[in-house]
Amino acid sequence: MSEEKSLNFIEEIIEKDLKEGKHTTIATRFPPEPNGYLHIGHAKSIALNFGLALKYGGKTNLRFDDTNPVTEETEYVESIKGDVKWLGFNWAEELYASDYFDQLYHFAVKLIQKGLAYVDDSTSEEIAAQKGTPTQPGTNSKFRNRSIDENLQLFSDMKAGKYKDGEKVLRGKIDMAHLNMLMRDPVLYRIKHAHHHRTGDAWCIYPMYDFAHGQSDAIEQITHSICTLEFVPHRELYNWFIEKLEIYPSRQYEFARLNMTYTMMSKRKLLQLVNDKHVSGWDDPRMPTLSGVRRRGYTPEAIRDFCERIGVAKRDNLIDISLLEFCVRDHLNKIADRRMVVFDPLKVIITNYEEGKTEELPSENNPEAPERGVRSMPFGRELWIEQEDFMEVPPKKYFRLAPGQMVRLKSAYIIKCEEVVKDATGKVAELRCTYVPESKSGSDVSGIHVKGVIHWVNAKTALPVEVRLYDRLFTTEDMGAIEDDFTNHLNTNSLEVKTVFAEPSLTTAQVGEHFQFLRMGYFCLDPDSAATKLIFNRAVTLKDMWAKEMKK
RNA sequence: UGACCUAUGGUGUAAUGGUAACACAGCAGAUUUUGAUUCUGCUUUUCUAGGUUCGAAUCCUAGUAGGUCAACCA
Repeated sequence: MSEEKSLNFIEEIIEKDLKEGKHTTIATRFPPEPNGYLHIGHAKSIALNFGLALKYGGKTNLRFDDTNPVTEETEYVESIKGDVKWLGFNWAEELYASDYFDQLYHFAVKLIQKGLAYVDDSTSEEIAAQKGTPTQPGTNSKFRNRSIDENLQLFSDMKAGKYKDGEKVLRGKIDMAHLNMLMRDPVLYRIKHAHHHRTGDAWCIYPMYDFAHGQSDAIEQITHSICTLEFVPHRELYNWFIEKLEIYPSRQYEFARLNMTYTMMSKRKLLQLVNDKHVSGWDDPRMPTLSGVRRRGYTPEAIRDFCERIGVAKRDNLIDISLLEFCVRDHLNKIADRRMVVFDPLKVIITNYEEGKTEELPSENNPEAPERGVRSMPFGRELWIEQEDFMEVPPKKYFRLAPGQMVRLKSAYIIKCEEVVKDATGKVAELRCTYVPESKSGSDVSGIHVKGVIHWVNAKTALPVEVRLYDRLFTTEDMGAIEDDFTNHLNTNSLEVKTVFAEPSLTTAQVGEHFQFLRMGYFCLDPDSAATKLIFNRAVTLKDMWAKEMKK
């Protein structure tokens, strides 16, 4: 018997609908506007919509909400499709709201014929003034009582291009005193003489979101139209169109969108980061975009796991980014091969190791996945170790190298620090050590037990590579709560670039391949790499209890 | 001074009128040829006040707090 996982509120609704026979199968949709790149917040929506269809045997459409030609571009369409696929989901149909422009136009005509829509010559300022405020009712437009025939003619003229941008709009005729401001004669169509990425110059009037979204859902017979909380007040309008147009009754349900600590999800602001060159592009590894986290080395499995763990509910949330990092580590720990890379090198000479001699020592690729086998590491008389792994005056419980102390070189030998060589300034320049020949990994008969194990690379064969170490992009935990310009909160130290020394097996690394650099973190080969210069992005550090201990 | 949505440990999410639980974070310990992983234990929770009920995190009322709504954006 497997433990039954509790349902989120949308799953409860669906199971009820299925049980009561309201639906025999479900249809959902993921409806991005192609005006920016997808981010981790969209991943929550994608995982929800596609996950539901998968769980209940339904289907999910990918539908681009492309009703505003001014901001939308094909580049975004392509990136969105790539990101959804990368996350591991397959859509039933690739659709566009612009596919429905003809039907939408006829829906509008139907509304006019029913006396439920009118053409308004008011300016946008006048319309805004007519809206009233949340606490004060609006006022009727003086064009509100035009005849059906006149409205039909005017709307047709709008479509025919007889008017300039902004000269006229089509408005729903509902109730200017309605408590829900969206019901105060909403704009349905506006004039935009703009080139559309799909329909070209065929149209000069474009439907507003409210007049396109629900109707698109109805056309596709979407059973459960899932969106975020800010659309709650739109539901009333959504249902009004369904009722008046007598179309398929899709139902809208709203959940709380994802907010994450030290992260900003606004597409507009992310675009600004790109345009103002605060980051290298939409796929900068510091960006919360899916292309960014992919390049950084996060995996789709980790992101799906994250989406599963954060749950789905209706209350505002601020997820600790450490949960995402936990998911990334958890997956990478299982799949990433281990490699040794020294970041801040300190020379070690093994005085009793024969000069000119080298050995090839096997080292396991992944202790979590023995089937990954081993790779070979060259070992010689001169090595690099991490500066951090030596202290001349060690504190209590320091397991690493210190004068007279021993450590294990991972997959190699136990060494003992015999002498500390300093440069003219008194800085430690080199360690002279001896090794214990009988302590070789796999055939250790030395009987010596050491607590510390450190990574190393053979100096002669060390491969210089670049690593890019990322920190959070913002220094403020709750970026949703700030009042000033968000760029004031940018972390000026979010990127550190270093040249480091890697074991030679990394030469064959492939772009996008994940590694754990022992004790240093998880890394991923960046597409900027060339055969002569490998670049690794740090996806996330390893948990480091010792560093935490030292901070106390 | 309107309407709507929401309120459970530090952060999330469960408990569907019947013993408040799980994960992350934090703390302590065990194991470890990564101070990683793994394992064990611990700290911390129902916004307030009334009401209904044998029994309320759950239902009702009021209050309080947070969020949303006044784009020819989505």
